[in-house]
Amino acid sequence: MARPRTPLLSRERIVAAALRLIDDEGLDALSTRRLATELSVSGPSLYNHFATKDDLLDAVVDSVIGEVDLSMFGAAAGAVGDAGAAGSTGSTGGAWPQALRDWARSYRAALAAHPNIVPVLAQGPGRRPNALRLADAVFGHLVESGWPRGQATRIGALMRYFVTGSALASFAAGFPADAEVYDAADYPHLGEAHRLAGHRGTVDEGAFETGLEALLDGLALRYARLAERP
Amino acid sequence: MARPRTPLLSRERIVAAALRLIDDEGLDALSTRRLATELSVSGPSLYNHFATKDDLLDAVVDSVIGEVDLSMFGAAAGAVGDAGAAGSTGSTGGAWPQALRDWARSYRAALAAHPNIVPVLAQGPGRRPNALRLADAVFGHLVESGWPRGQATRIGALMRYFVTGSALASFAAGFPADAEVYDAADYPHLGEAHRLAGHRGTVDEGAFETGLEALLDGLALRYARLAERP
DNA sequence: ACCTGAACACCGTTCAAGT
DNA sequence: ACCTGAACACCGTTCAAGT
Repeated sequence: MARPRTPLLSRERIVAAALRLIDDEGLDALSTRRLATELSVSGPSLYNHFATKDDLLDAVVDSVIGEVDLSMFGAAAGAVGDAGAAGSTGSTGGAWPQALRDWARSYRAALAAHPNIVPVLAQGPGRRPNALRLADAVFGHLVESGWPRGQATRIGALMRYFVTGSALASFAAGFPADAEVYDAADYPHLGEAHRLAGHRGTVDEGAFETGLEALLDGLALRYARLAERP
Repeated sequence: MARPRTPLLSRERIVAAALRLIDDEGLDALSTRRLATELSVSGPSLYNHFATKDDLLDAVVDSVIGEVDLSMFGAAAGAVGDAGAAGSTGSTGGAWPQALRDWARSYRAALAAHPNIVPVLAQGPGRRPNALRLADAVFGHLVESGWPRGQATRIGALMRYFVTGSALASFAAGFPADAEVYDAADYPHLGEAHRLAGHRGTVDEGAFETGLEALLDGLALRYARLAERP
């Protein structure tokens, strides 16, 4: 068979299969030949839909970012000259911590569902539309909440540091469950570390929530100082 | 030539060359054949010193972690039953935020010097001695400063999230310097984003410092609450 | 336009052979 | 013990050929 009447592949089908492969077997398991086999086509077929493997990865990454909820940024993310906010900084100012909290949780959930692709995604938005939309929404909301532009940039960055770091890999699962690893002579305080992996979910969730609330508290202190000396 | 009188390779030489290659050309550029060429030997020679490529990567990662300063954790990291601290939690309690600050800066500096290897390193300590020593020192210091063990674990985790996230990739450099990318219709607040890459160093440094201080402030609030209700 | 097989320059790793 | 070349089963990508 050469060209079929209805195409065997589509960008969507390829992206979905690639993400599944990455999730199940890791980034290294994604080869164009393996992916093609998974899709019951020959290797070079993929090049009718993506110029390179990197282009394909970009599409996979942006599909993951597209899962992040941005609705909490409301008017700030959508049309600019909207009803309530209207230029002034005072009225909606109090809402930013809750918006940031909701967004961070959704952001982390989307990434943590696909940890193997986080290293790619962490390289920045590049030219990927969903990633740029996300950056735009966060920055816009912070500025319209009264944060100076320079501070808003830094907050967008530091939130991304924290969220990507937390989704990149499980902290708890990084400690071998084998108790023999933790020789008391070398690591006097890690006597219980072999239990961490077993509590993977709660440890990582607890660390994320503690860090998120600590960050928001720390930022609220700085926000209050903005009003004091304008 | 088969076996030379003095070995051509050593683990140290291989690790150093591998790290240089990763730094200069990225993780994908590290192939055993390419690395062997760089070291003027044939590909399979490396297998006399490392069982697999993953083993070699482990050694590279641990050499990077070995650069992190842990001296601020002082007695807590070294011998346990030392002079001053002596079991009680009150006296040295106030020192933990400064120790955490100094450590986080050294940790980030060590990782940010080799961003291309951070994804590997973020998988956790595994069985790498320097990574386990680091985890031991942080956890031990927090516990001896009066933090409950569960909280100390979470703080170790969240600090690692933040530091690895900040070292994984430059936030600023992730935004293309090409102004055409930021169509005002799609991204109304990113009109200046094309300048970010040019201020890479200051943006990332500022975001890291802001996030670090916010985290420490937030944690200090929680530490104060520990004393209130014991 | 969209698929195929053949081909090119790569990979990680094993293994027998050399000293 | 430590290096080599040959070999195996893989890669990403190009390209001419098919419909």
